[in-house]
Amino acid sequence: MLTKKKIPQSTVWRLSQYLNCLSLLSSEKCREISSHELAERVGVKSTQIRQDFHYFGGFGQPGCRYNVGQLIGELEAILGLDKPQNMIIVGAGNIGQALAHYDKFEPLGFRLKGIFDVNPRLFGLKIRGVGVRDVKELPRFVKDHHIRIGIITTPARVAQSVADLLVRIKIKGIWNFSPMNVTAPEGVSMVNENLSVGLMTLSHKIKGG
Amino acid sequence: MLTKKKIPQSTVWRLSQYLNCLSLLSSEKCREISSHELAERVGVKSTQIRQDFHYFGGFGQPGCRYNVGQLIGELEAILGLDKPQNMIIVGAGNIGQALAHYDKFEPLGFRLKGIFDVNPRLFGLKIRGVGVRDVKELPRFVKDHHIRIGIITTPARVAQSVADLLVRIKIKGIWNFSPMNVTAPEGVSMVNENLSVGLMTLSHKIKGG
DNA sequence: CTTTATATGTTAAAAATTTAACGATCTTTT
DNA sequence: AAAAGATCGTTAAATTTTTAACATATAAAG
Repeated sequence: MLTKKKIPQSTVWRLSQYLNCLSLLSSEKCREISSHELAERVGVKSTQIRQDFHYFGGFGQPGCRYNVGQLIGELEAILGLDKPQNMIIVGAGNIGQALAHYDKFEPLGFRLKGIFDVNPRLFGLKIRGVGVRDVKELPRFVKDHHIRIGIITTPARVAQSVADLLVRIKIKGIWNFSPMNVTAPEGVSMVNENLSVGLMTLSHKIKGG
Repeated sequence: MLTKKKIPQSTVWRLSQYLNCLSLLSSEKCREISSHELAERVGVKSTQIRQDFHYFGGFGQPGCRYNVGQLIGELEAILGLDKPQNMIIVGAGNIGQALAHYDKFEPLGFRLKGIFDVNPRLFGLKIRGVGVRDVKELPRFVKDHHIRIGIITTPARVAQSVADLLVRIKIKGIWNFSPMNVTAPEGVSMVNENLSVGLMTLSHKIKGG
């Protein structure tokens, strides 16, 4: 049952796609789904799905289609969505504010607890009930509110130093939206989300065909 | 010299990382760089870089390090950034407005020409000189202004129909930020940028290590 | 009750991607 | 001028990931 077989990054990525699709199906009162149907909806091959699930021992039994509710539960557990996680946003600029407004994270168990900036003009601004605070208060706030995830939406030049600060105060994961590739030491998870990359990828695709 | 060897998606993704890094180096007056130095900065192996470049015949010669300026030019050409491309944003909500404010696309040659929404209250709002218009004007606007790229930042339920509209009016590429996976027919390039996926990936990483 | 159709788990093959090894070329040093 | 060191391009090996094949189990039909 040990799942320490090293899961491909692409599999993790697809699992969240499956979960996305399954949540939608569930809201439409769909109770069961086959690997073929799910594959078609997500745009992958059915064998890919069964193989992805196989990394975790599989979630069904031969002959029977998957139970949608169970599948959602399993995927949520794998992705760490079964328990709520507290987040903060560092940088209350446009991207930071947009992410604070975004209401699709909350249903997944991600709770935004605070927003931080250096600009005093923004202090006190509230977004969906969450206030913007002085970044000086950040270390204390993280400790007091059991913050696990930090979202960096600052200018590139300070992104790494913000990350270093977050690491020092024992944050568990960093989601970086600044255009600078940020690194974190072993033990702190890191996802760099350079927005320009998506646009460049699209541009290349347009050229190619 | 034909480069139709099928370039891995991961290679394209890395190329934009390289370009990002090289642009920074160039602004620091760095003229030459070895595959080892670049690899270290981007966080990949040097053989990976040489192999990536090899898909296009290579951009240097044995014994000499790469010329930063030339490399930037080559990568820009591959990624289709050598000629400006006009874009529109459909959906003037939080994500749409944040992307409109974002100033890192312009230097790459992506020019935002218009923002569209269905909410009359937003009509006339200007972001960095670009106005919000009625979505009814969209087809005409796209034709008149040679728009090649459409960015979808609408609610999920209308995302596919917006994409269908964009396809009908002969847009070349679609960058979708709605949480719904959108599809486009052969001939129209598509990049789905589901924001939740990044967060779920991070959550899984935190669990794992 | 048996047969047929459907559907998953599992194993193996195939394909794709990454990494390593090595030869060729240029620069620098002696 | 020759030798040593560094560096890229290219080819081959290793690894990873995807796809296919098949055995097994359930449900439905005859």
